[in-house]
Amino acid sequence: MSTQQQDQGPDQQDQDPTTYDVKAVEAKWQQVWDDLQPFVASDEAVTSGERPKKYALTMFPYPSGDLHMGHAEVFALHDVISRYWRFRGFEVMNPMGWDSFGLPAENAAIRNDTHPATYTYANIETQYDSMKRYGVSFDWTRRLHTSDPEYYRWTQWLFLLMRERGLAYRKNSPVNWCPKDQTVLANEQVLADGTCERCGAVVTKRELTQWYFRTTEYAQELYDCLDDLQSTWIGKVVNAQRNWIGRSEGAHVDFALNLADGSTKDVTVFTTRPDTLYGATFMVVAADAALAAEVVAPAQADALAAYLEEVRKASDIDRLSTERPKTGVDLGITATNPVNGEQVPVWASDYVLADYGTGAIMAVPAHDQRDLDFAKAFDLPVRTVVDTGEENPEETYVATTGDGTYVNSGPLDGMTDKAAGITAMIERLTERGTGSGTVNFRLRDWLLSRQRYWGAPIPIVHCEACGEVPVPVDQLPVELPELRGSDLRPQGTSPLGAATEWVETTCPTCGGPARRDTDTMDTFVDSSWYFLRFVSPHDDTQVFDPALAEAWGPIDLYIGGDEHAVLHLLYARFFTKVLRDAGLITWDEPFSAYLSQGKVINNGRKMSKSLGNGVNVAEQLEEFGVDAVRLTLVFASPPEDNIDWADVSPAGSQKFLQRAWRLSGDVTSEPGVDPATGDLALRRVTHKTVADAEQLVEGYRFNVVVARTMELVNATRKTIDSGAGGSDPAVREAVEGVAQLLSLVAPYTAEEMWARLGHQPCVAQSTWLAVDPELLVEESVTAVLQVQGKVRSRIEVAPDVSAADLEAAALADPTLVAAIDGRPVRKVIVREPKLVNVVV
RNA sequence: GCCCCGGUAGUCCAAUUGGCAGAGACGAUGGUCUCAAACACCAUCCAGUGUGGGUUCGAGUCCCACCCGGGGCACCA
Repeated sequence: MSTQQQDQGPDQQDQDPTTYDVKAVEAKWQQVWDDLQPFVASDEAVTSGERPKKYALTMFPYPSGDLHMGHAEVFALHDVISRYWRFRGFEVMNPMGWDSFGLPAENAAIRNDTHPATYTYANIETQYDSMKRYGVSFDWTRRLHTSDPEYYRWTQWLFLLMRERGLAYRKNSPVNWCPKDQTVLANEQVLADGTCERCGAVVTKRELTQWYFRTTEYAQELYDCLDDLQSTWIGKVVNAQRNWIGRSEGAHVDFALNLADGSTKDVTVFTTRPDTLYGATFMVVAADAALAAEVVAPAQADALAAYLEEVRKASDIDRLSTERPKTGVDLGITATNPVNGEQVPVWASDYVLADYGTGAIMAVPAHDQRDLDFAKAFDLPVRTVVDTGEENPEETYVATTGDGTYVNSGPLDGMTDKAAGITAMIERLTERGTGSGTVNFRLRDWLLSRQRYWGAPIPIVHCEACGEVPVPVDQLPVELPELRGSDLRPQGTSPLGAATEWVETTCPTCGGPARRDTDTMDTFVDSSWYFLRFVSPHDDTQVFDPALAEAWGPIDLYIGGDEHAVLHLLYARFFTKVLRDAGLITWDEPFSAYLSQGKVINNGRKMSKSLGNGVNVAEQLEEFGVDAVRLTLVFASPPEDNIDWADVSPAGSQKFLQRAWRLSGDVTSEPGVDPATGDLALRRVTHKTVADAEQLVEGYRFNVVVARTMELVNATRKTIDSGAGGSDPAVREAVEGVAQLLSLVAPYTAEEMWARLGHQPCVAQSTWLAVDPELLVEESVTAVLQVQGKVRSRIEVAPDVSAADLEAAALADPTLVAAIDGRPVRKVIVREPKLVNVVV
């Protein structure tokens, strides 16, 4: 491709020498970038070893309307590191695409009697144009949309892979159900007050057969690997994932239930406090678990059914309240405590969850507040087995959970250490075969079925003769039938069910009549592997090219919003581990580093239509220009902090950019002039600034990089105006440095400066200023002289001054001597070359 | 209740391994320029680091307790 460009030399700046035309500059450079394609990532450069790789990724957007401030921020931040890596000699892959399946398109289609694709692809084009204008260094040759059949073909392929590996299965379970709209709702569609976002009806639960991915299979590894991510992921996200996975160590303990018909049945409970087993005075099973109905004594069966009815009616809001009084029903049977043979009553209650642990607990009211509350409500016995020195829980109604001396606990009596007590009890249970140490997780399997149209169809055919049959790989993709408008209206089943011709098919195995699965996949499935598709987005023979995945992966820095801190990142990690075990990739984690950007708010509040405080990106770009908006967002705060638009000044950014640009007009030396003969002081500033900027960018401290660039601009201005003037070679070096640093944040201004300095486009492909280590050494440094830790004087010394010389020089300093004031010197602390502290 | 992160000028934010609290900006005030204004430029202004202890020659930085703000989990046994 030719690098001769039309006319972006220094020749056409003949209008106003103090400002440049922002709009004209934007249009001009978009064209140049389109022609030069400086941001296309070369597979060849990486696979041949010609250049080391970096894979930079920012979360791809959902195409709802145009870009908003959050996108503007994340793209600006992300571009700093992408462009920096390119400068430092890496082959950078920086792809972008759209997470384009999802509900808003479907709702819009119902409203406007159109096809969801109409809304989706129109928005994508709008966003694409905005991104181009925004000047982000994306490699557009790798663009993808998850709603394209060429993409979701492979999403379906991955579903089948999961199923083959035993990681996708169907089960019956309760889901959110809107009784008015007759439809299943995703969790996100249920408002905080438990009502339907569409019609306001109170959402209830309904039993449906749904597809799940077995995420729990990887719970332990997903948890353990967080240790490795601790130092390179932002802390709160690691913390959120830990809490979400919720690992807890404890024990399984087997109790024998003595049923009404005289038989016994073994039931296992999970507990984190096996050491309090002697204090178990009753057992509780989840009221809605199958076990409760199975073991209840006939005399109590009606009571249980009535209770269950009540529980089902309770909405999630009630259930969520921890202040709610305990309720339950006696099952009329007993359980045998495996360590002391004691018979304890068995109750059912909704405070025990059916889908956590084993759905049954041993209740130790003395040392667990929930059990104590239940015991008090139903007048059940309380037995203290750990004497913590606190008052008796039976009287205070306050359970004691700390360390103490074991009592009434058989072999544990007299022990004082909780950890030792737990270990001892687990050993004892294991010996007797009535229990064992175990680890339990809060994480549940991933429910991925959606009774929705605009998603990837689940590639399964249901055949009366053969059962669940996977669609053969060569028949993928299972494409969506053409539905639009009112066809998509929720009717109690997936809209796909109404597409009779599509649903009715033949069984791939026996050829008999069969029906397609009518559910679509959660859109989180689409986004759990898109980062892999980017390595070979046009490959129509495989899900992705393993060799290219090996060459590009894993992602060196991923940036996104906090709202995906748990689900998306966890699902992507899960997919990665499955694909590794399937032999398609070799790495364990997809994102080597993760940074989350804060929110852009306005006047202390989240931007929203109802508050009327939204800030429109397009308007801001129109008023201040792309560079000023980007600069504002990067400079405002550290990346992860929120930015209050009321606190920042895009007008100030614009002023700074013009000031920086003006420097380029003052440079009168020719490109290639040797800077060595230039002003030494300015050269020092330039090299120090670039050296520091390297450290700062690599530490993601982008706001400080901008501040340091401002300093360099100020120093250069001063040198031109009051010293060496625009012909000094050091001035050229400084301004070129400014252009390069600025190009990380304000690419249009930087390109314009670079051209004005007499260079060919583009600055993004220029050679980064090589820092001269000799220029980083100061001629002299200021040593601080302290007495009792308080600064009393300062002297100039050589940077390599010895400790002895510095001490001597300090003690000879008259100001310091005066400060010592004749007091005896007890000790002198010397930290050459910067500090001397005299202790008197 | 448990777990993370943070608290520095009027505002947003800086401050290598503990070593001069201020780099950068916003804002305000005054000035130069101008018929005037805007722009630009110059100058000035403002905190002792949430509170209380501790360690140290020396603490914004390390330790303990507490207060405030933000986030995650939560009847998860």
